[in-house]
This record gives sequence, C-alpha cells and structure tokens, in this order.
Amino acid sequence: MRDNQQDGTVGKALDVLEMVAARAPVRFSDLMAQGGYPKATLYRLLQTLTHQGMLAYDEARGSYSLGLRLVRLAHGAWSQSALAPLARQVLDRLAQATGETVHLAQMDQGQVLYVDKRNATRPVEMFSQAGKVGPAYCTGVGKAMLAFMKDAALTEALARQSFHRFTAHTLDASALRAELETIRQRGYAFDREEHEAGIICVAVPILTGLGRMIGALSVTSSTARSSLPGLEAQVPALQQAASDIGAEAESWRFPESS
Amino acid sequence: MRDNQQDGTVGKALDVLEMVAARAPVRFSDLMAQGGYPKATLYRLLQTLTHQGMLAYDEARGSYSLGLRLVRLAHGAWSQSALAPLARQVLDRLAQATGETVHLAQMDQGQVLYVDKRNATRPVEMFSQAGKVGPAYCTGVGKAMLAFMKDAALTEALARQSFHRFTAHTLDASALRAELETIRQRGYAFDREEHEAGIICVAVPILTGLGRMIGALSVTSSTARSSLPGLEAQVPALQQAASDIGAEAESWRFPESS
DNA sequence: TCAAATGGTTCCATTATTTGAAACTAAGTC
DNA sequence: GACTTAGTTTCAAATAATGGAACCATTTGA
Repeated sequence: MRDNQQDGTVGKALDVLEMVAARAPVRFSDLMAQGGYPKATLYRLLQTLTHQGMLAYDEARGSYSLGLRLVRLAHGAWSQSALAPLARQVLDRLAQATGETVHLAQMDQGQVLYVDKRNATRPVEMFSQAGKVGPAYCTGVGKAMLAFMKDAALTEALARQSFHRFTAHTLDASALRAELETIRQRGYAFDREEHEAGIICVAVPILTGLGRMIGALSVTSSTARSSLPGLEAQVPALQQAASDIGAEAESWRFPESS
Repeated sequence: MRDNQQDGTVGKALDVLEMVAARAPVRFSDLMAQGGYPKATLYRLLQTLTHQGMLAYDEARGSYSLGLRLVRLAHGAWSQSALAPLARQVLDRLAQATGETVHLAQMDQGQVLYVDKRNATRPVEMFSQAGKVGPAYCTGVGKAMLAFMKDAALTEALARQSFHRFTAHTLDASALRAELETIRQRGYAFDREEHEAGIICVAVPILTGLGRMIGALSVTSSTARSSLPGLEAQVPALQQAASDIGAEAESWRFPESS
C-alpha cells in the first residue's frame, strides 16, 4: 500500500483511505504501526477524512472504517462507468441463455474489478458482489483482459501481480506470458481451477470497434456441473454478448489501468 | 455544492469530486463555469484525482466521470458499514413475509442513503439501487430517521433539506416538524405519496439498545396494490425486523450525519 | 485565408497549508 | 505513585498549493 507515488496531499489522504480499507475496522495505533506516516500527520489525515465522511469513526471501539459517502459516490461511478449500465440487458440475456453465473469485469490498477454479476442458481446478491476485486493472473476475466491490453499497460499490470499459488493449477509468471499469447490468438481464456479448486470458467474480452479492450465477460461453472469443453460451447454466445457491448461502447475510453 | 467547509486541500479535492459526480460526464469548461475555483487550480485537482483513479477522463469526449476506484472502495465501505451485511438475512425474511419491496437506509449528510433493497416483484437490480440517495423530508425512511435523531444532528439535517414540492402531498418545513413529533410517539412513519405520486410506504427506525438511531427499514407499495391501512398491518413485522437488527448492532456507532 | 475567440495547459514567484518533533494529556499497569 | 501506552495539540520550519498571466492548439466566423 505504501507504493503510491505521492500526488501531494490528496495522494497521501487516499493512501490512508486504502490503508483503512485494507484492514478495517482498524485503530489508530494499528495504522501507526504499519504505516510510513508520522503520528501527527496520520492523525490529521484521519481527522480530515472522517470529517468529510470518507471514513467513519466508531467511538465505542476507537476504530476507523470506510465511510458511507463512498457508497453514494460509487453509485455514481457505477452508473457512469458506461460499461455496467450499458451491459445490463446483455448480461440478463447471457445468464438466461447459459443458465450459469455470469460476470462483467473491468481492470482497476492491475486487479480485476467485478462491476456486475448474474447468478443463475441462487437469488442475486446486491452490492456484495459488484465492487469485489480479484487477481488478474489466475481468473478467466483477468487473463482475457491482460491478453488484450496494450504493451505499456500490460507491463505495468504484470508488475503488480503477486502470483500467489492458490491451487495446484495456478500459473506462474512465465506460464502466464505463454498463455496470454494463446489467448490472444484464440480470442478467449479459460480458468482451469487456477483460482479456486472446482471452479472453472471461460472469458472473453470486450473490445471496441477500434480494438481497445474495455472489460471482460465470463461464464463460470464448477467441475461438478460442467467441464471445459462444456463451457467452450458457450463461447459463441459470450462473444456475441461482448461484441454487442463493444459496439455500443465504441466512443468510450477505458480508463488507464495506472 | 460549494457549501463545503474546506478541510484544506483534501476538502477541495472532494468538493471537485462531488462536482463531477453531480453532472458527469462533464467537461473542464463546464466545471470552470459553475465552480468557484480558478482555472489552474481546478485543472490540477482534476489531474490529481484522475491520476489517482478517483476520476476517469474520456479522451474522446474530453469529459470527466467518476472513477472505478470508488466502486472498489465502496464495496469495502458497504461490507464494513456493519448495518448492511448484518441486515441481509433479516431483509430477505421481511421481503418474503410481506411480499413487497423492502428498503434499508442510513443517513448520509442529511440525505437518505439506500444501502440495500429487496424487490419482491421484479428480479433484483444490483448496485444500481444500493448507493442511491433520496430526500429525507419526504420519504418514509427519511422521516423515520429524522424523528429519532438527536437534536444537534436533526437541526443540521433539517437545514440541509430543500423542501422541493414533488407532489401535492409533499410536506413543508413546519408540517414536517409537526409530523416528526407524531412519528416519534407512534414509532413509525408513513409516506403518503409525498415523494412520488402513487407510491406509499411505512418505515420504522432501527434503534440500538441504547436508543441510538442507526438506520431505517421500509416496506413500499403503490396505491394500486395496497393502501395505508394495508401497509400499517406490516408494522409489527417491520418492528420485529428493526429490533433484530438493532440488537445485533448494539455496540456499533452510527457515523455522525455531519 | 486570416484574425479572433475559445478551451486547455504550463510557468513561477507568492502564499498558505502541511509537516512532524516534541511537549502534553488521559488512561491504564504494575 | 511512578511508568508505560495511546491519543491530541503546539509551533516554527519545510513544503506544496495557488492563481495571474503567458502560452498553445483548435475552432469560429468574417
């Protein structure tokens, strides 16, 4: 978390926000212990952020958590992200057609950010799903997006991957590079239980007419319910959906995965 | 929007964030026109926020929108808000029992912030609902919360109400004051088509054991489907649900509705 | 075609804000 | 009652933000 280039006071404040996000609810002393900020500085930043509603302070426990103002702002971000609202009907159709769980994801700072979801089996969960992040190097959507990023962004994104070995199938850095090439040629990515045992998925990138990658779409299943060839059969539907979204998004620019 | 007390540089940055939130996608010149910031200052704030991922800049259109980083942070805020995750099962049960649309709301800067929802009729919409804000003075949850706020917070919240007349039934400032007293005594609030014609609801505050108001719960219907007495029949179920949540939330502090 | 206006970006001396070591207070601990 | 520990305040020094003005690149319109 400490790796942020500064951007002055605002950068510091956001850095503190992330520190709280990572371990909330968290006490002043914990932040003090793990952080590179002097006591008085950290103290004042927390005060300001709390006063602004970006953090919430629990007097009883003396701990900080993220504030509700973020929820309100995120509602705006989500509805303005151009991709999520635009993709809603397409997602509905895709979930209907495949009968499986469907994810819509974008890239955020080298991580996979899930922006929408349809759950075919269980009733849909709200919010608890949109906003979730996941690793890029071992998820279907992550690899699909990495494969279609432009070089500069890809290099930076790869540098941010941890390559933690979640399962026996998780790829390492060099295996990933090779696989990305395959994905680029084939046009879609698999997740072969690389993130979670028993969970498999196929994912396709969402490309604008100009070839810019703006997100990814996936169909997820379990080894119990389906198999890789079974999922592969969903690829045409996925690609159709992705191109529907891409066509509409044409003029919209995907924010740099800085 | 310009009413923010400053809190230094961070306050200014967040003020700009709100300006973008309010009218996105918005061009530099529009912000320039309506904002109290000199050109160079505004320019630099936008740069910083964009670089930090709090804003997204659309190169093609030359316009700013809210950034995806907010969505990620909000996911944390939501799951840390203590109320929302804690209330999920209760909400499910309540929606099941009443067969109507159910809302969970909290107060944020004098506005009603919806943090979760169950929609009995249509399939649930994600995110697009949680994070929404509404007026406090003319919604069931809003009035239920106002009625149980402590004096200082109430005064401040009332000062922030616009009292725009949405329908013929919308209350004005003095009518609201009287109604709040009634609600306080009765323990629940109605929305008699005050915000939207044809839409009615009953709402109860969520109180901790110590009497602190931490949110509100409502059941919504339409004049076509139901009536006020019909909704009133749901009050016991609502109050049970609210007290279930309140009991669990005991030790948790509701962030000041600054 | 060329002037003028508009919209966005950069400069830089000035100014205001942030900084953080240290002093201080309030609550535990032993 | 001395001794930590955790949080808060102070204040001169250090730093970052400020914003008027100059600048560049497009667009407008005459």
